[in-house]
Amino acid sequence: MAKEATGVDAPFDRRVYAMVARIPHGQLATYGQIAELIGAWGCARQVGWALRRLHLPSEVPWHRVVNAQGRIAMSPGREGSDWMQRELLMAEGIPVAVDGRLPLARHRWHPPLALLMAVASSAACEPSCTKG
DNA sequence: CCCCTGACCCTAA
DNA sequence: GTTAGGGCCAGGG
Repeated sequence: MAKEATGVDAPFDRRVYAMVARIPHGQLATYGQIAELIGAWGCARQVGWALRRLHLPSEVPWHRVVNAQGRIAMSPGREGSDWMQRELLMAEGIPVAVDGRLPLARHRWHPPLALLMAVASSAACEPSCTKG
């Protein structure tokens, strides 16, 4: 492992997957929230790229990540992903409208304080999403 | 090396 | 409440 060049093994992608895996069952997080939690403030698009690189089916609960507007983001090249995401979310008790809108405020994930402090301490030294 | 696009976010109208 | 525009970083042609 330790291949920085290949996408899936990149450290940034790993952090994204590890943080997404921390999202509890039945709760939601936004791309910007994940980016901020891994110390990459403002790199929400890169989180989306990392999830796009993910090979499906995956153990990572990628369906719990939505955009800040509370809608399911459409992924290019994967027509069925939005439908799959909707099915997975409804299976966890989250109602999803046909247009992709969902109650983000009611199911938003509140990270533990310990995690937030760890992010704050690491973010001071870590640059951002730029590979180091 | 320049240009364009992308599973986004924020602000303004 | 919604839609439109600009900005953000990274990858591919």
